[in-house]
Amino acid sequence: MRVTINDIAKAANVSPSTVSRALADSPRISKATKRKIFKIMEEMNYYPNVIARSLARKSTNIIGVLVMGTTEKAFQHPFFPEILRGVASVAYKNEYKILISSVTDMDEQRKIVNDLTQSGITEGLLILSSGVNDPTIPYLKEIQFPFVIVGRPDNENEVNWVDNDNVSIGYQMTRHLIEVGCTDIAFLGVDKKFMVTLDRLKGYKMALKENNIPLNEDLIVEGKFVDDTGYDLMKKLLDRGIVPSGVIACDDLLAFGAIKCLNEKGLRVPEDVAVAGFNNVPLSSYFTPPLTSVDINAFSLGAKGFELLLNSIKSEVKSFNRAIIPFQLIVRESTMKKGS
Amino acid sequence: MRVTINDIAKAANVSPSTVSRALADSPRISKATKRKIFKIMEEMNYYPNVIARSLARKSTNIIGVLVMGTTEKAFQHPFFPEILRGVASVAYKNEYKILISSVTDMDEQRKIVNDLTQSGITEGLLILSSGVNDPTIPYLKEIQFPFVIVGRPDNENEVNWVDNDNVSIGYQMTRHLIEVGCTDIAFLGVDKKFMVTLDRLKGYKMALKENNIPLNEDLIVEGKFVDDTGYDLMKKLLDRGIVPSGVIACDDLLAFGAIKCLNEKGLRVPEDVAVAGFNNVPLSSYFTPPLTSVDINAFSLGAKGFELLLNSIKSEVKSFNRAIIPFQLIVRESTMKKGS
DNA sequence: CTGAAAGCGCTTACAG
DNA sequence: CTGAAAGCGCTTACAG
Repeated sequence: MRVTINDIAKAANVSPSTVSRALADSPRISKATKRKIFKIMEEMNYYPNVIARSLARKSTNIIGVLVMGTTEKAFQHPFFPEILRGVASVAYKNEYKILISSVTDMDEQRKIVNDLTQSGITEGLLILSSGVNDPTIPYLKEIQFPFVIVGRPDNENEVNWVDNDNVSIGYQMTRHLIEVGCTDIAFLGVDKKFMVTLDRLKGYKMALKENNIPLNEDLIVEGKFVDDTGYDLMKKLLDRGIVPSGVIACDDLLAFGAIKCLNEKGLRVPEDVAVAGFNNVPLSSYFTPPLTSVDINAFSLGAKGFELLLNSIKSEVKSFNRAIIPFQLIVRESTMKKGS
Repeated sequence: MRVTINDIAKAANVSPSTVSRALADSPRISKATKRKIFKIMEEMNYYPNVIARSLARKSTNIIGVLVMGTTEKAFQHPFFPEILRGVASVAYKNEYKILISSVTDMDEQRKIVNDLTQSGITEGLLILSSGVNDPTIPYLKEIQFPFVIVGRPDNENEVNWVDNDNVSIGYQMTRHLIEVGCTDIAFLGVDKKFMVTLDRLKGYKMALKENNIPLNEDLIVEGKFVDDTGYDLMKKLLDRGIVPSGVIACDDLLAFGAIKCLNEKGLRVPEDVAVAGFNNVPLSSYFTPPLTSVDINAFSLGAKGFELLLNSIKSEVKSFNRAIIPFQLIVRESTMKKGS
């Protein structure tokens, strides 16, 4: 039924070995033979079977992408597809394929990781999640399976990872708000389970210190990182009688909610309160007011992540690599106070 | 190095065939033998190699998901990941894996489709894109490769597909706007390349006709389906001196832009102009004003899409199946005119 | 209930 | 420059 290397061999009057070598463009096969073989392949509409090839070569050219916590809204965040695009782009160039698995709970995660690492289908894993204390990480290290984390993990010197410098991101944004005249700056959406929010908070504190602004813990509001609770977080603050002059939300989606809440209380953005987000979602520039944010270059995060993974797969000498992707502060109306 | 079925066979003093059968839980193997074999597998930490299994069984349990037009913003739309979640959910239950490919241009698409269909890795294809006149479709039909399209294709009776009833969606939304007192209703974002927008427009026209409202072509504005041009489309209309009492945008993201434009011109939503979108993105409920939209149940689109594909792969007798996923009209403030 | 053997479609030392 | 043979790690008729 399906034409195999043996069919081609017969038709070309050569051995299967020779066909295989022609396919691999081995220098040991004469040009003439190659030409003949390729012509026949064309005629007979031959395509190599990658499964058979994988078995023989003991290499599948497939990596797995693991998306954690898909029951939460995280997976719906615009930067996830963007990361995936980056991964796909470099993977394609390197003739790698991408197996994607989304995981809801820890139990499922254990099963899927086990499957992906033991069944021989996948050569390495790209993990999209910077959850603190993920038990998968020590497991992967133990079995020495190549993997890269997108997002800074807690044990940053013992794994491969790629991320932005989120401390710097938090710092820059806070400094920006200080520069436009804010002193009491709220920080919304810290989630202890996500390094990224902790890092951004760290940068926030650094900037305050550097500018001799006393830290007010009341201005820091915990919450889910990516969720529709920006409104609630802001409300919590206002209900306590606190009206900050600036607000930094850990994600644009949170910032949108916060702005809505401020508006309802009759507070104008940016005149009364300057508001900024992070991650620069597509809508941010079209929001009212256009939202100051940080472009994290999600595409590059994915692209670089794949590169690191490929390195880890191919490299003889094991090492732990990291990559820091640059970001851009994007100032828009939502933080443009008069006089600044 | 890696433990194989032969290692287990030796350790258990049986033949590889028996181990294989135990693995498949064949009734032809005694309970006692199975127990012994499983115990040894446990001890030796054995996992079957799915590549070898795939080759022997001639079946990989892998499907491909093809995402078209990833250079456009489409891929970043929140409903794509949601569809993927639906696919993954059912695939997981059926022990299928998902290979994902995103495609930018037609040239790349041809290569990837060719690869996915000929290399033997993938048993069927799920195509995310309802682009009109996609050359891939006739090709897949010709080679009789199982596939399902998410989105109604032009040749709807000759392929498997799953979609909402977009005519009905357009109709219901328009009727809703008419009910709240709108008569001159603009329709933004028709893109002839996407069936979904054409269908929604069709429903719009049906509703007008049914209510004896004359069709005004000037109110229909073409544009990219999913893009940040809602502002521009609305502006185009207003610049022509047209101020509709209602606006339907082909996507929530477009509606956000349209609202912004209206606001800048001093028009209030919904008091002066009622505005509605489609697809119910996460932000819609938190927008100011909360946006009337339609929940298309993207998760179900993906889940059902996989079911159809699995059917197509397994079924002896070939047929063309379709599935229509229900939707929900979600009325929010943006269309709540006074008195309605 | 179990085994020996052939086969899935390739690749690759080994030999010439 | 080319081929015969073994092997990748499974499954599955065939035979008993």
